[in-house]
Amino acid sequence: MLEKTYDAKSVEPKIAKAWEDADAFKAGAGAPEGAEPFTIVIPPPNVTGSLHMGHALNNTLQDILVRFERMRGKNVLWQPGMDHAGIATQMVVERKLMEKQIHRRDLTRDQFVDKVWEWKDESGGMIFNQLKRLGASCDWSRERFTMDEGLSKAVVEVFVTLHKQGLIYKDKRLVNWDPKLLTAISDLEVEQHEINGNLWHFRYPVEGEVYDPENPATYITVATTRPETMLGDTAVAVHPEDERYTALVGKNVILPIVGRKIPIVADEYSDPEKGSGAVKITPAHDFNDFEVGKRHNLPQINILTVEANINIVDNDEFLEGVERTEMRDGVWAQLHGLDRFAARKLVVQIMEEGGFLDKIEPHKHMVPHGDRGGVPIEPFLTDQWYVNAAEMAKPALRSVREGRTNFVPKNWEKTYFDWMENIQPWCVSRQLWWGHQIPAWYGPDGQVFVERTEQEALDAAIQHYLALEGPWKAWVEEQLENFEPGKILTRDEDVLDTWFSSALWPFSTLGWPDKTPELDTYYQTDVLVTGFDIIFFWVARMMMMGLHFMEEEPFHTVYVHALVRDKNGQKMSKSKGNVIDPLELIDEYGADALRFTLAIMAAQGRDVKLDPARIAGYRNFGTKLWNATRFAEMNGVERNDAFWLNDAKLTVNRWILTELTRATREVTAAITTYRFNEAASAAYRFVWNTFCDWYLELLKPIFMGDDEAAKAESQAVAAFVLDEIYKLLHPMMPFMTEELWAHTAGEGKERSSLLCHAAWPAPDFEDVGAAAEINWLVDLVSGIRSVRSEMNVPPAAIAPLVFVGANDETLGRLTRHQSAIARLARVGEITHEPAAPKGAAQIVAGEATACLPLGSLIDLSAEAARLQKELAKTTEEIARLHKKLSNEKFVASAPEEIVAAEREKLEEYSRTQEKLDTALSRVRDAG
RNA sequence: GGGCGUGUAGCUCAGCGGGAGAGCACUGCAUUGACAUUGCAGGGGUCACAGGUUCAAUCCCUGUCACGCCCA
Repeated sequence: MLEKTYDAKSVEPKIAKAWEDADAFKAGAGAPEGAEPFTIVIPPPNVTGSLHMGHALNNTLQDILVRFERMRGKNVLWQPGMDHAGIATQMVVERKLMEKQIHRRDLTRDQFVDKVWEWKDESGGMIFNQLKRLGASCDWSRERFTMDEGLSKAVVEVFVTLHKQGLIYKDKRLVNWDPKLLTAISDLEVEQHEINGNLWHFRYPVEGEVYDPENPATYITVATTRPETMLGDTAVAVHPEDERYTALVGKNVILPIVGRKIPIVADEYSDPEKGSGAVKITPAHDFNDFEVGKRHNLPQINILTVEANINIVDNDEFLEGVERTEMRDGVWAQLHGLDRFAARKLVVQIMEEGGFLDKIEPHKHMVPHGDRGGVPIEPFLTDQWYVNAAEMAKPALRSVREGRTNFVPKNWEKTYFDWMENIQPWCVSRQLWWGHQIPAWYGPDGQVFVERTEQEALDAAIQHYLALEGPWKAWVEEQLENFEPGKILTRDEDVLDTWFSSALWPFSTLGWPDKTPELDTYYQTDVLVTGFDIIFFWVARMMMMGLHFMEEEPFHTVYVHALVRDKNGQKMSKSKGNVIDPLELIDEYGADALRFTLAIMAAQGRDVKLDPARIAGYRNFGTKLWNATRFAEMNGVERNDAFWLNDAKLTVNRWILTELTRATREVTAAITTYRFNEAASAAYRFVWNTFCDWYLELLKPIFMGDDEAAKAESQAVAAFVLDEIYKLLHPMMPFMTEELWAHTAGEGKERSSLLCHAAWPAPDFEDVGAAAEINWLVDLVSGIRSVRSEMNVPPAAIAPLVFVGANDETLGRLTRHQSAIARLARVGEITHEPAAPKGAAQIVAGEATACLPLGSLIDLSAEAARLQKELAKTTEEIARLHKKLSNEKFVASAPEEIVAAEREKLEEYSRTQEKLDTALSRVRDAG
């Protein structure tokens, strides 16, 4: 016998172990030979990550799909793994080392990387155990990590190939530089934060004029949010049509503090409305200025170190063309070495002292910050490796345009198109130690050799230098005489962006570049399930890489789900303190309740606002099913394979089988179209509102009666329906259903397979007549209950039920369901009379009227009022329908079925109106 | 400024051409055998606003207002 409540805490580990012992989720487990494959690759969580609500939602949805397809007999692979999260992981390990007062630079690179691996083995990947607690049915034996040997091999192969194809190249451009982490980061890792800053207005004296703050003709005022960058200014720009400045264009100004002579140029970038209308141009420290600089051929003067400290004293770029004076040297020495914010203060102070500060305006503006380091990023001029993303985006765009890959919901395609059409070169190098080191080696003259291995690079280098008449030929020859590794070539120190390896995930995890059976079977994968926030980071890049190297899209469908927010719609964040830990929810309500909640709330295109009260509600749903099983068990419900469903005789059984067919179709259709909320709702409604509320209640009189044949049939049908319910719910509530499946195997019997491998239901039983009959019964009982409740009839009071005007069909139904009606509506004897008894409450049920002679219990005026209200409603409906049907245009233009249906409704209401009329006059007569 | 989306019951949301639904919350009643993590019954909505298309609009179109997210 089952306990009264389901104990998730004890059942979940037990079931998890049963799955594990059976290798239930191994690729292809449970599938027949030659089954159609179904593949999902997990969006690899960070090795540093732990489970948050976003993961919980993401993986619940994937697991629903995967379990569903596995039950449908497909050859399923859900490929798990993690990415190495370059910056995040390096930061974690650096922080750990700092606790022991060790700085990364105190170690060699190899030593540090060893430390990272140590950390990974100890603390990395805890998210997998958390995913297992959620019930994720990944093939855990195939777990992959982006830094694995195999995946690293794929990375090298891709890098070298793309380089040879000219799609990867080295370039000197402005990058987003993180001065804290000392690495380039991608545009996508930059967050814009609104800052309350200032707009400083500086006066730059015009060359050849005697600077006089009182005379505007002697200077030009520029406004800037970053005063310290003025040290690297190489021009002042004004709008070509700005008449205030037309006369000045072509002249020079003398940059205060520095003394550099810089031109005033006309460029449309300058906005006459903003600030003074003149803008200082610092090509080496601002993305827009960089473009202006290119248009006007301006020098790029980098005045910062990699840490974003001022670097001017020994900086040749800075010093070029500048006359040194003792005073300037003194000021420069003060500024040199200051960090950018200290320098900002000092620059402003010096400008003010020199009379060059016009004014300071408070100014709100957006400042880019690194999402990992958290400090303002610095546009910085460096050499980096780039992927020609614009070129690789072309086929990726076509795939979506031509429908070979589809976004669900479709509107995300627009986001994808917008980004892909405006895609910038992808900077893939990072100045880190943890990651895939770029397979590029440099010769003594800086010549680069990109090859799969150092040996191949060396071979290429030797060939290169020996074929080339020049100074290095002899040097190389000499080196070869007494060869020492590393003497001729030095390897590029940088590593690749983590997303570079993640982009290969759909095929690298299957063994590529080797031709493996897995790759053959499981690529193209089926659907990628992800949040919209990584469409750029990941989806787009997987598309590019997959198409380029596999010549086939990595997946035919991208299902984009929403963000999980708190119940007030706030984004969950540590600083707001509104983070809900999914593991705590699992502890409290069980994994099934959490999963079911996420599924039923995952409507397309809508954020999930999670209120724990909802989870409690769906935990109750589980309890309901649990107790339905318990009830069945107490009444001898047991699977009977000898019983043929089509032989079911009782209407109630034929009805529930029909409803089961309908519900199954609904759930199946919903999952196959990614409408998870509809799948969950349909299952919920069927289990609770149909099976528990009505079917089991209707069986009670049968189980307590003495018709053994009816009992046996009902036991068999109930057992069958329960089995099908377990299957329908399994993708959403895997633990409880698996437990119930095992428990209900039958006395001393065992199921032939785990539920997770049981065949998904494909019923075809349908009996329209039975459905109509039970619907009539449900309406009748509900009607009687309503009246009783409205009339304040005590629940214990049992009245006889008198039918008036019933036809043969109704009489037959009454006979068949007498005991059920008696029980559910709490009535006594059921009779059929030619006339209604006096002083009865009356319920119009189709052609008949059901009367409850309640004697003194009935308040005749209340009953009259109740009937009057109902009559008014009916009359209103009739008026509406009548008006509609007498509209010629409606009859002429509306589809025939609609017109017919409206006519039908009108007749129905008219009949009801008649009955109510009669009932009302009876009550009045009685009074 | 550009793009996407959302305004439906007290709350959270389904529905998206043929006179409005769920869960939770609320109110009343019910406790001897499946389940109080329950049952029965009930109240509650000019479907943001204004135009338009249509025989018919919560649903389609246009505009307004409000809110959210993404990109400048």
